[in-house]
Amino acid sequence: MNDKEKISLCLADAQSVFRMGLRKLLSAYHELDIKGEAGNMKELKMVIGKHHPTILILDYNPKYFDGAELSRVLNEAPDCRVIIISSQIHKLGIFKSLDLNILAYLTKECSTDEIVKAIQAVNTGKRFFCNNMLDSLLKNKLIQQDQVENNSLKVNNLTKREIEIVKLVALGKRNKEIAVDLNVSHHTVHTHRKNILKKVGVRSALELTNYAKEIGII
Amino acid sequence: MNDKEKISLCLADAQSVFRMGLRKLLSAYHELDIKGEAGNMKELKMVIGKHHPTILILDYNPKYFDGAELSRVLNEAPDCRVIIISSQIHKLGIFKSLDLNILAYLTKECSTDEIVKAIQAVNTGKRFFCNNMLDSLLKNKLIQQDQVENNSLKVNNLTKREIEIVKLVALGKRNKEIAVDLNVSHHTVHTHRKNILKKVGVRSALELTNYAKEIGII
DNA sequence: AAATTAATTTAGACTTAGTCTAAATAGAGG
DNA sequence: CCTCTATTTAGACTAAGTCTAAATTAATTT
Repeated sequence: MNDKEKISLCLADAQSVFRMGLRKLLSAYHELDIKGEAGNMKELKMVIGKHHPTILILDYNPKYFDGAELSRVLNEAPDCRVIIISSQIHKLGIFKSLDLNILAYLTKECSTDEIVKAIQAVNTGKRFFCNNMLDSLLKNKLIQQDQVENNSLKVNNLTKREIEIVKLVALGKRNKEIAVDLNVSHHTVHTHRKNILKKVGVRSALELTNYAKEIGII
Repeated sequence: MNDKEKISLCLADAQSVFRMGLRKLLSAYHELDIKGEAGNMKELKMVIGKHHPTILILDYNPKYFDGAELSRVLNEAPDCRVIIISSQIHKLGIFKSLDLNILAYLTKECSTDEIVKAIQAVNTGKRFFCNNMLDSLLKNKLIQQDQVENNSLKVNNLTKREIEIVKLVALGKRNKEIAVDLNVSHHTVHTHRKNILKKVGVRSALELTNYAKEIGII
C-alpha cells in the first residue's frame, strides 16, 4: 500500500500503558500509520506540528492536557479530526467541543471493534459515539432519548440568562452577589436558580456545578 | 527460569486496550507469567478459580466489577495479593479495602516504572502507593500529610457516632429523621453534622456523601 | 484520686439555599 | 390578537450550614 493512501494517526494519552495497547491493537490494520504519541500537552504540540496527522486519538484528561491550550492547538490544525477516547465522562466538555473538529467520542471500556469503527467513520468525516458513551450520557440525564439522532446530539435546554446564572453559581457566588452582578433582584436570581435545578434535574448548587462542568458551560 | 519461580499474574480490567498495553509492557519481564485476563466479574471469578494467581492487577470500576462480589471472591482467595490500578479515584473504597489483600494502589497515568515497582513490592508482601495516587489523595483532602508514613495510611478522623451520622446523611435523611433514628435531639444531629463537615473539610451533604463513598463508609 | 481531654449531647440565633405559589412584563411567532 | 417563552419580582415556608455556648459522660494522664 502506498504511504499516501494510509490514514495518518497520532495518539495522545497520559496513560502510557493505554497508548501501548492502542498501538498493539492498531498494528493489525495496515492502512493505519501511527505517526507519533504524546503523554502531555507539550508533546502533543510537537507531534501535531511535526506530523500533521489526519486523525488524533485523544484522552483529553485536563490534568495533562489543558483545555484552553488544546482548543488553540486544534484550531490551528483544522484538518486534524479528533477522536476523544476518555475514561472521564465527568469532565467532558462534550457539547462545547462540537464546535471543534471532534467527530467521535469513545469510552476506554468500549470494544476494540468500536475503536476501529470510529477511526473508519471519522476518516470519512462522519460522527461516531460508542454505545457506552451514549448509555452513559443518557443515564446521567445529560441528554434525553429524543436528543440522540443518527449519532448526533442536540442540546441544551437552558436559556441565555440561565446559563449566565449557572456560570456564577458554579463560581460559588451567593444569590445576592449574583443579583448585584446582573443588576436584578435577588428574588430573580432565586427563581432562575430554582428553574435551572428543576430543568437540569439536580438538587443542589454542587450538583449543578458538576453538570456545568460536564456539558462544558464552565 | 523455572516456571515455579515465576510470579503468577492475572489482569482484570474492563478496558481491553489497557490489558493489551499491560501485556505488552510486562512481556519484557521474563520473571512474570501472565496467566489470564478478565474484563468483567464473571471472567474474573473464572481466572481466579482456574489459575490461583499470586498477584491480581485490577481496575476495580464498580460498573464492571461488583464491589460486594469482589470482596467475596478475594476473601476466598486469601493468597492472592491485589494491585489496584484505577482511573477512578472517586470510587475507591480505599480505606475499607485495607482489610482485604490489596497492597498497592496505582493510577493509570503512573509510569510503567512504577507499575513494575509495584509488582515487585507486592510480590514481597510490601505496600505500594504511586506518586499520582498519593498526590491525588492529598489534594482531595482524603488524607493529610501526617497520615502518610512509609507508604501506609492511617485514618480516619471521625468518631463512631459521627460515622453513624454520615451514613444516614448519605442516605439523604433529614436531621429530624436522623434524630428519631438515633433517639437524640435534632440539635445533636445538627452539631454532629456541622462538626463532620468541618472535620472532613467539605461544605455540603452532597460533598460529604461523595467523601463517604470515597473512603468506603458507604 | 484529681485533673484533663475527647466525645456526645442540647440549645439558640443567624445566613443561605431549596421548594412552593403567584404574577407582571416583554418579545416572537402564528 | 392571542399564545408561548423568557425574564422579572415577591412572599412564605422548610432544610441546611455557620456561629457561640454549655452540660454530661468516658477515657486518659498526672
